Amino acid sequence: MKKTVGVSPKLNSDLTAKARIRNAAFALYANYGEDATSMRAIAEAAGVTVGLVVHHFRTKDGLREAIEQHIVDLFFGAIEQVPLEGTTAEIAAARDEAVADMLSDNPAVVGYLRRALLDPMGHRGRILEMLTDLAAKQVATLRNVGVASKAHRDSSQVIGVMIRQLGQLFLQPMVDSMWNQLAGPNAAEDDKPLLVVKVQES
Amino acid sequence: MKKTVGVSPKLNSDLTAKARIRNAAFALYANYGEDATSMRAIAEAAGVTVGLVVHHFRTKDGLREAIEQHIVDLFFGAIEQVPLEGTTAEIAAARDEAVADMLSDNPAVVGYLRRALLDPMGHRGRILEMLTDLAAKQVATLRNVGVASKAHRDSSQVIGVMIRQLGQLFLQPMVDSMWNQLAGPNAAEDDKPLLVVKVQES
DNA sequence: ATCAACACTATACGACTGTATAGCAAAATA
DNA sequence: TATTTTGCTATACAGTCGTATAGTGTTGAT
Repeated sequence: MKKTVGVSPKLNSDLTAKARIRNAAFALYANYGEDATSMRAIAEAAGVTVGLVVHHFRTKDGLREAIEQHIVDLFFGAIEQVPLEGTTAEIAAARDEAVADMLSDNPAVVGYLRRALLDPMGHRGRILEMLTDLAAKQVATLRNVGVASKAHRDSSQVIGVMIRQLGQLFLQPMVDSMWNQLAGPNAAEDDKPLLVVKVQES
Repeated sequence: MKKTVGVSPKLNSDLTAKARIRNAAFALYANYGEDATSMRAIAEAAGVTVGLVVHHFRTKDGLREAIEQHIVDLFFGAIEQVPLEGTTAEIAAARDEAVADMLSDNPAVVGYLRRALLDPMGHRGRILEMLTDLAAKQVATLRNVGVASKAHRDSSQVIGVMIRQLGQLFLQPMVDSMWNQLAGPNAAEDDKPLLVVKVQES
């Protein structure tokens, strides 16, 4: 049984081969992890040969860099498009929502990040550093227009943004899995306990 | 540069070769992941040859089963040793503490579970199922002696126990990493924001 | 029309993977 | 003491890995 994973062929058929390869790799990495994904599997999923993957991205490291840059672009694009209007709290909320929308539009982002971030970090990709930088800039611009809430230190605020946006998504599959095992697969979905992840000023 | 990872040679030198192999694999899996760990690397870390690894565990799957059974034993041992005395709440608290102690004595457990549980779950090992069963029994025995708190449904309580005990450990490295990047490596350690993970009745 | 750049395929290479097999020495069993 | 079992090493095999190289056809500029 050969399964197509993640990307709709229809949506991808008019992309350049390079983008198709990146998307295929992205989806496979998110689902099975980079180690478990061979260049040949990526090539097949993208409908090309191994040689072309190498031609466009040189090495597997290069492929990962392209993917992680793509992820950063997605975050940036989501944040960028919300106008700087209203109170700081409103802007922050709108940004959180824009990111949440982007994440639900691109489930591979969540899958990839879940895998990448739980590594003893930095060993491989630099995606967390990049996203932390982005979140820091995000807080900085909020401080420029109007006055950012001084209730928290800057770095705490940055961490708060990231954890709020990602933490729940990482742990939710664990809760879902346990819920299925304990309550059975056809239990009332809305009885499922809600997961809360937050950071607290120490 | 060849580094020894996780296990103290002194503590392991008087173990059987089989246990040494399991421990070596356990530490390597926790640090680098199963995919990135070859049987030959395990053998070298345990001071034996590949053949012996196969002799004792047959396949790599067998090795993982042994490791996961070992993890379950560690959890069970921790819970088992707290006496059934005091109020239900006191017992529950004592159990949480015993588990916390076990986890800090065996950091590989946290590393291994972090990797195993955040995968699209069940694809490989059955460790989460086993631990959920254990937690369910844990709640059941509490219900037998005295009366368990009826404030929550059973399954919510089980999930609560697991998430409290593990959730924070999984996300903390992410917080630490961001904290280092933002505040610098030599910032006051106790300014670091505290991560809170909990489940809420819906 | 010519030539260079580009997108792409095909094949091959050495390294490494998990596992199978054969054999040796020590320990246990008889 | 003789024999089986056990713990262990050594070597080998077939497959897969990431990557290199050579070559084909197509596009675009001069």
